[in-house]
Amino acid sequence: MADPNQRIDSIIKKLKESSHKLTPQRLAVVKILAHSQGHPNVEQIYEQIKSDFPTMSLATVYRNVMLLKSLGEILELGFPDGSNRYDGNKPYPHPHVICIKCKKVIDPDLDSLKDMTSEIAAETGFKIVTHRLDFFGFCQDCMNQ
Amino acid sequence: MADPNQRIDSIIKKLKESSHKLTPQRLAVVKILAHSQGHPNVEQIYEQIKSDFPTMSLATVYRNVMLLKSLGEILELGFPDGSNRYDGNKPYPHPHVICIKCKKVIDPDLDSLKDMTSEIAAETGFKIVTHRLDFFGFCQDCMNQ
DNA sequence: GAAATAAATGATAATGATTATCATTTAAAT
DNA sequence: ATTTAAATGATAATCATTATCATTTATTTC
Ligand SMILES: [Mn+2]
Ligand SMILES: [Mn+2]
Ligand SMILES: [Zn+2]
Ligand SMILES: [Zn+2]
Repeated sequence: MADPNQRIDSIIKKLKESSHKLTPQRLAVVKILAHSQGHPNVEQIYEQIKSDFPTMSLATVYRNVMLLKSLGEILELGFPDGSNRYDGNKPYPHPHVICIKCKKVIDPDLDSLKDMTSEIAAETGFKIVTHRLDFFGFCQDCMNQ
Repeated sequence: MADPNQRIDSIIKKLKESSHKLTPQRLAVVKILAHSQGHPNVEQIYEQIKSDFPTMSLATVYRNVMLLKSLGEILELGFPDGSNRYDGNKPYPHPHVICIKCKKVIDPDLDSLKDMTSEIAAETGFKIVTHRLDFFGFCQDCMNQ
């Protein structure tokens, strides 16, 4: 993965460029997302921060996650059941593999994804802006049970 | 597309096999989904039925769509913003192309999709059950404006 | 460093699509 | 025609997210 400190610096730079204030609460959200491996949700970010930041409000986590998303610094993975997970390391579209049982979300390598977007554009006439590719199944841990 | 009448018959058969009653309301929902081209949502199904079935309840549409989904006869496309669209013709996973502006949803052909699932399974060790592939962009109609 | 100000926060209410509830109706079996 | 479990219609409950608003604070300016 990318170096968390590099990620943090680049996000802070983006925040300053867009003249947003750097509050302790905001920085805490940025740090957690930059260090995250498992695509956390808002509630998990909130719980992590609350332990050493007891006054933190859930609304503030929502607001900052929304802001980072609008700045293009994190990728939001919204699911039909209403749950949202966030990738603070790869803000661009990329495939995911999701365990139906334990809700683990991982980033696989997928070579054959290359020219799919242009193939779609050629066939449909759409100007493709983004895409979403999820595979759902059972991880090895959950199968060994 | 598949012949709507074939689709209707096959869904009715599935309903009888699973000993579900065939009410006029249920049949109306089935017919609309079997004839649908544009991946309608619950509200659109409801509106279509209400015109010649004024007592129809929105809850009944939700219940029947849920039932057809659980029987594997329709595909639900849930989106992060909470909206759901339904494909009554191709109940199995397949890619979609969605216009960000007019919300059109179409079924493209995509040859290069073939062995992606097995590639993912080999790399991650997951047992893949299903997948979801969406492309987002602007359709030609919306670009010519 | 103090003052000024626009932005951010915390607490909580509002939202809105979906789901649950329950009394009434009805499809289908006998 | 009778019976009964399932389905319906109307409406309340749910719950993650968003909006509101009074208070606090990061940053700029002097
Ligand atoms: Mn990811
Ligand atoms: Mn489709
Ligand atoms: Zn698992
Ligand atoms: Zn369009």
